[in-house]
Amino acid sequence: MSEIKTGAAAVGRRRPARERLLVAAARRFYADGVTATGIDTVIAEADVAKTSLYNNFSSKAELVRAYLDTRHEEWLATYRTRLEGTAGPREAVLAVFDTYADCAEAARETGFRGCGLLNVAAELPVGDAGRDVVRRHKETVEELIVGHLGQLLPERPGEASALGEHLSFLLEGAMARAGLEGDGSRLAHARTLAAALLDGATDKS
Amino acid sequence: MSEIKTGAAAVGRRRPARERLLVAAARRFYADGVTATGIDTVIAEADVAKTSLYNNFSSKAELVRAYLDTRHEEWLATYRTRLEGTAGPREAVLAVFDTYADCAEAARETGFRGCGLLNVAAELPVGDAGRDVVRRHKETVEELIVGHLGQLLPERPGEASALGEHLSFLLEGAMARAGLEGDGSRLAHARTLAAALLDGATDKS
DNA sequence: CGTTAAATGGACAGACCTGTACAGTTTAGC
DNA sequence: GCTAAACTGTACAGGTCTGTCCATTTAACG
Repeated sequence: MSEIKTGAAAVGRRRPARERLLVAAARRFYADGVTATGIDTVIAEADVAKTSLYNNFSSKAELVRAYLDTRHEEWLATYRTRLEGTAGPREAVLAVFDTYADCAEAARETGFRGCGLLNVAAELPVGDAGRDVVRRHKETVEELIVGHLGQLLPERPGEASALGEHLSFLLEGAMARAGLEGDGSRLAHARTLAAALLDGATDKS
Repeated sequence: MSEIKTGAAAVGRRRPARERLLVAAARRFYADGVTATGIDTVIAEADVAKTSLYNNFSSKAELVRAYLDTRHEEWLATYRTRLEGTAGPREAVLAVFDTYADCAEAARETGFRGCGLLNVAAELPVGDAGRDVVRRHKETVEELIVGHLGQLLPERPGEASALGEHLSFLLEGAMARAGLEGDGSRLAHARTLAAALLDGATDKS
């Protein structure tokens, strides 16, 4: 009878509580903020018993932590998809910008409100472990850009890291502004500015 | 015993409740976030009766709104001070970057955590009036930059607005990263990058 | 069928939240 | 000194918060 299980799972079987909780938490945490979202709201949206939450996560803080980790992994997955279609380091850098635009587009229907990771960090006090998760995420983004620039400017590593920081600031700032305005047009502008910077850097060589 | 009171008044008389509340709210809201900070915490830090809070503000939301307005005004005051010492539009643009660095420095002792306005916006749901206050604040910052660039590149208004957006992204992104890292070095980098962009733009003419 | 793991629903404790009420005290200006 | 305005301290109402507990039901699988 394992085929029933597999079949049901394939068609529309109820997903395990942990998964449902993470999906519900993602929606509520992103839309309303972590602190303003109560456990009861999350379990109601997940349609799950409170006991099931505390069987999967030892506390709300751990659920928040899982939310942060999940969003980081999702970002990486989106980025890898974007990267697949690229040819060369210049396009690979722009794929990072496109990944941000994808995030904005994904959040558009429910209400785009900027970077979910950064928004959580804004709620956490100095010293909270969650802030380090977000800091490392942003460092990863910058490192990915710098890595591609290393290929684009092989004989100028110093310029690659400086330009990488520049581009990551550009990207992060555009995301913040886009989040305030509720749409992704600022991110499109940033992509254009980034492309011009890339062309300028390669022209010089 | 009125001389004790008066003496204290002459030396450092107790400031009115509203003022004390705004100072206390600024500290707690910035350090711990708006939602995580209760009214009781604010009045305890302000050393003020709860009645005094509700005599000055009709609700916590109005206190938050006053906090946002105050921070915007403070930013403008810091900016004007920075602007005084400048000679020419190039330095005026960099004064905006210096203003951000001043904000980071001011928050350093208690724990720098990025832009106080943006952090509040990150807690507010889409449609909240507070988000518009922050959005307009950031637009003001960009417009100030664009205004200086209009003087720097008088015959190229289109370039001025594009470069202004670029610089404001750079600034905002650096602030976000600096907040995550807890110090202002990213802002110093952004200032350097901005100066290079300004030089590049004027060289072309 | 029987075992085991997962999930349920709801009650509960104890703390904290916002906002109100009220009676009394302090302060400033005339 | 008197009046009006500002402020105090505290108690309270009515919610909501996180986290625990427990008795029960459901589902998977040998």
